[in-house]
Amino acid sequence: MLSAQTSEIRSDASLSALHASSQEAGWQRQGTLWSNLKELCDLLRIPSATSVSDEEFLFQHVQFKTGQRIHTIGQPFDTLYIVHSGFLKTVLIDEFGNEQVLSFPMKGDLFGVDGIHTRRYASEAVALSNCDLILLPFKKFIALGRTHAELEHAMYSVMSRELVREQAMVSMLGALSAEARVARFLISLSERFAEMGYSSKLFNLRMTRHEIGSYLGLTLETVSRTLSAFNEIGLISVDQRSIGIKDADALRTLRRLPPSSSRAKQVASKKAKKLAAGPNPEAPSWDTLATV
Amino acid sequence: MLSAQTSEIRSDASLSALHASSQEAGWQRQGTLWSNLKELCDLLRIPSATSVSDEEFLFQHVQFKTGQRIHTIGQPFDTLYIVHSGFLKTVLIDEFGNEQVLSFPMKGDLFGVDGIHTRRYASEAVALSNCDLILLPFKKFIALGRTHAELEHAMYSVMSRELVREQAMVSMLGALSAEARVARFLISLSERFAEMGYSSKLFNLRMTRHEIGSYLGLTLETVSRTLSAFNEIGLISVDQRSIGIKDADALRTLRRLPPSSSRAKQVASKKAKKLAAGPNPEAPSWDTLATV
DNA sequence: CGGGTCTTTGATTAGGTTCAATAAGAGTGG
DNA sequence: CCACTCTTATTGAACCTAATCAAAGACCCG
Repeated sequence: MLSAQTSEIRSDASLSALHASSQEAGWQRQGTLWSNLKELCDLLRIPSATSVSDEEFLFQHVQFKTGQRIHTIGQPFDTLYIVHSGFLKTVLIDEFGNEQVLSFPMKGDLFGVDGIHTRRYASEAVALSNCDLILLPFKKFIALGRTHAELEHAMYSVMSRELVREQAMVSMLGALSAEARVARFLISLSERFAEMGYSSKLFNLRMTRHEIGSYLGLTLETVSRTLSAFNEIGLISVDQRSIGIKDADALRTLRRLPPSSSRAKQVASKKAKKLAAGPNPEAPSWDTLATV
Repeated sequence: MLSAQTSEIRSDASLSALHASSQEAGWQRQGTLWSNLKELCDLLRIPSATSVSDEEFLFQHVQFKTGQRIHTIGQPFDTLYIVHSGFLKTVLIDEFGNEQVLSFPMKGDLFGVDGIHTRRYASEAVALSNCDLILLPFKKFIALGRTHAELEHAMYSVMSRELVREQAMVSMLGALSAEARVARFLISLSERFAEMGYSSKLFNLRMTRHEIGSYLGLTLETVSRTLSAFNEIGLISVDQRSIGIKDADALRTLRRLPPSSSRAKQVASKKAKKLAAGPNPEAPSWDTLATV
């Protein structure tokens, strides 16, 4: 009586590098090529149903190498993607070919959802590192939701979460200064890394300054300058792509950097071989209050 | 066998002004207090299922007066709302009490979706005019989706549409100039009004300059100035809340206003009692190209 | 090692905010 | 009906943040 779902397991036509061979007796083949429903729920951070008779629903993995495109704008939609490992970006391309970065999906994130409505992907997804993705064919998912209510509810939840995330993004772009945006970006990266079990204090950026700038609505120069400024006042350490978080709380509550004059003073005093150890006693005050 | 759903019709505890009296024999009572499934689908612009044995699922309407709050941030979530008539805004409140406008729901729009994930509303919805809303209790909806597959799919579609809309918003905030944002805002309003059967050329804004500015990531002064500038060069006519669209195409493709010097020239020539009827033949050229 | 991409930093400019003052409506109550 | 108030809108002037233009250094990969 469960045949409807199992027959749904078939490889996605538009994808390359698939060994479409086994769908009978689908156990874990060659490493982590398949995941069951429980693994999938864990990954998405949603309560995995106890009543699920798993092991019969298996989800195929696909690997992408750095720079490869997972899907492009306008391509017919039929599958959702869940990141098992690796880092990606999703982008919109405007009428002049300029990229607008929308998100940086990483472990546990779902993407491709924007294709549901028009049945074509509205954005483009690109691997920023080698990636291992889990395929979730939309039709299969729909059928699955029919028999597993929790899963269906979970999907609403995940989409709702995405929506809230976008709202926060809009709010940030609409109201925060360049420094505050970069600070929050670093904090959110730090927290994501922590969730994934990596260090929240020291990590490597997987994206360029240009991509960060696009994501935050800033130019790459402003991003670079802001990181340098954070470095100078000791909030972080920067060396190219590697970031060390020194003062997470300050970053978390930062609204605006001290006026350029005082920052210039700090710089000057630093260049003057840090004479007398501390001519700026107001250092930790400006970050929480500040303009509006 | 359908009792599960019909019993779900009960008034929402947190709402005022409900005549919770009739749920047996639920026909259209006192005006438009109830809608059936087909009306609901039409409103949401999704294909209404042919197979739906409607008339047994009725959805309650509620009226709100200008200024009333539909739900607040943190309030327990249990129902989605569909706008039947009227205008609203949804806002986020930041840590200092500043409003950030997220959307202006109007006829056919769904809101409240952001509450699904955390089971509490993440935003606040306020009526900008007298409104007639259709209640869609989330539990009832879930149950309904279980028997009507198309409806379930439709909800994914609507949520996906919202997500795409938010993406476009992020993209706009990240990349466009103040003039371009205001122009697109006017165009999108114009198109929405057209869809609703109103004039796309002449309409009244339901929101303040402040709310528009918040929505677009601008100050109210910039919005006001930009509208004045559009008025001066003949793209629109403005008088307080009333807007007349004069050149929709120019608005649609506008990226940046002509340099202030040339605009000043136009203004000057206009102030000079429009001598010789047309000293600015370059009018429709600058809007499509321009910076980046 | 060389070409390409990415990053940093400086100088300059301009778009948009901020502060401020005035005007125009919309209610409200005498 | 008009004075009074409160909110909303318009406009000006000064300032400032972030973009733009430019150049040099760092890194990567074939």
